[in-house]
Amino acid sequence: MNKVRTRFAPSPTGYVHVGNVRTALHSYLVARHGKGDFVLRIEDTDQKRFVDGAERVVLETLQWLGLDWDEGPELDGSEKGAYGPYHQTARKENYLKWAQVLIGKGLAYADPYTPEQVEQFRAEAKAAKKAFLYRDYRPENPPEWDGSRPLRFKVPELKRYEWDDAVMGHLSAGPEALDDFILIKSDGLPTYNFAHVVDDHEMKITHVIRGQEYIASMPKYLSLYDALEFERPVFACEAHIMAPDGNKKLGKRDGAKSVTEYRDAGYLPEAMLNFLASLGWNDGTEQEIFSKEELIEKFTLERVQKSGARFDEKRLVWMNGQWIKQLELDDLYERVHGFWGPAGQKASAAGQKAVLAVVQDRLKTLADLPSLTEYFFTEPKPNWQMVDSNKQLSKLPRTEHTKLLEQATHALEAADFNSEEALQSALNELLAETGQKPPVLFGLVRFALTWAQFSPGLPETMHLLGRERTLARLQVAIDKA
RNA sequence: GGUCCCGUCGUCUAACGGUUAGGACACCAGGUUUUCAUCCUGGCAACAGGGGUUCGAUUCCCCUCGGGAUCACCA
Repeated sequence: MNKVRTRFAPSPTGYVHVGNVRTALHSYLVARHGKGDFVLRIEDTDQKRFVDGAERVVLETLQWLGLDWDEGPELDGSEKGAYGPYHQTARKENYLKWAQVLIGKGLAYADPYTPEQVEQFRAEAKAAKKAFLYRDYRPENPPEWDGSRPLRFKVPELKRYEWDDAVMGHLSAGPEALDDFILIKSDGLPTYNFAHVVDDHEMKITHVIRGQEYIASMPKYLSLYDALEFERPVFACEAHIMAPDGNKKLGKRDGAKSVTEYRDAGYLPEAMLNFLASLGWNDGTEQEIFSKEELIEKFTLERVQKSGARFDEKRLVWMNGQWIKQLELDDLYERVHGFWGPAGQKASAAGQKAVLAVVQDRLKTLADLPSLTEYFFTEPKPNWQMVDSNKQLSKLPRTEHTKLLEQATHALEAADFNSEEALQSALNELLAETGQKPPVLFGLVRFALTWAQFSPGLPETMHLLGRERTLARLQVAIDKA
């Protein structure tokens, strides 16, 4: 049995969106599960669509997610990386070599037509309501290939191809799917169709995992494998992630976000990984939360769903909250760097951690941090409108509000602010003293201290604020009533 | 249009001929002496339709319908 080797082979044409990443994740998991290698290959043969900096984004994305690779583009130019180079543009000679093999076998020929002529053929076929097949126009005496024209593959045999797909199962397609496709473009670079077959073979890739858009091309690849006498790897075509609404493939237009956008929006890589992995996959149990290590142990292509799954952002949010909740405080502290509000970011590490501990359960994304914490670091502006629009509190006159706050001030002056229990009992005594119901009294004090729609519990809040600031805020609230 | 793939709650899914069709997200209701969140309890909700095969079909086969992919000198 050969060592498992999988690859992720993106083209540097833009940002990496979540659908691509799921495929990368699956390739990664198969490699790690089989104690094999995960290879990163940059498919940069399309010069027109090349986007500067896109490759860096790919690397960054994978690094952020923790999908470490064993061989990749950074090895180019060094002696490491036994199967490099890992940029296709640097592998031109390899493709030319195999192209010559095909020419030698009479299975490749120069395309004598201009693009306009081919377009003409296509139009004719369409007019005749027939599927266009280049092989119907195959030239009888093609010129010798000098590299200035496209080199086409000559399908050796028109037959039905059958193959096994690790996700889709047994598949087959008739000869209609076979045609003479271009191996080498007139710019001298190979097409994806040719390049990936050569590369996968030379790089000893054992599992080719990609999106289902490649199913239709499988017969072409298979005939190429046969012509080149390459052994077939394990193939896996998986369904696409669908847009949240509608049934279309998740794409740029549907608001598909790049992975880095999710990072910037405060999602944890663990949550992203967990979510992507469990989209269209489960281990057969009722487990929902999986760490990367668990995924490596449990993931198999056989359990990947055949149908497309929708990208349900609400589930992602939930999962992110789950992951945030189970983080160690120090870990969380490290990760929220950059997410604090203007006042929070200036606070001491100890101050930040104390606040984090209290809001951790409330965080769905790290980006929620400022709205949940700013009032701990800067004095909130009294907004009695909040009190007046409160169902319970609006029943009381303003004089009663201030009277209650004064009583609260009095009761708390003597309290021990180092103990949440002590604060709670002071509050309880106040409750008895004023004869108010908890929603009224506690609600009012909570507003006076935070002027926020939501906040942690009162004792926690007061403990964090300390005696001085608690009393000061009560006083400000009374003054501005 | 040709070729190919898919079809269980609103969403993600479990089930590999016999279950009150299970779980999770979302939603709704209640609980945890204030709010929000967490947490707990309960609720709502699905086998696309029609034929077969079988003692018995969500499960196997066929058809219909529905959805998707692909038909480039893009990957």
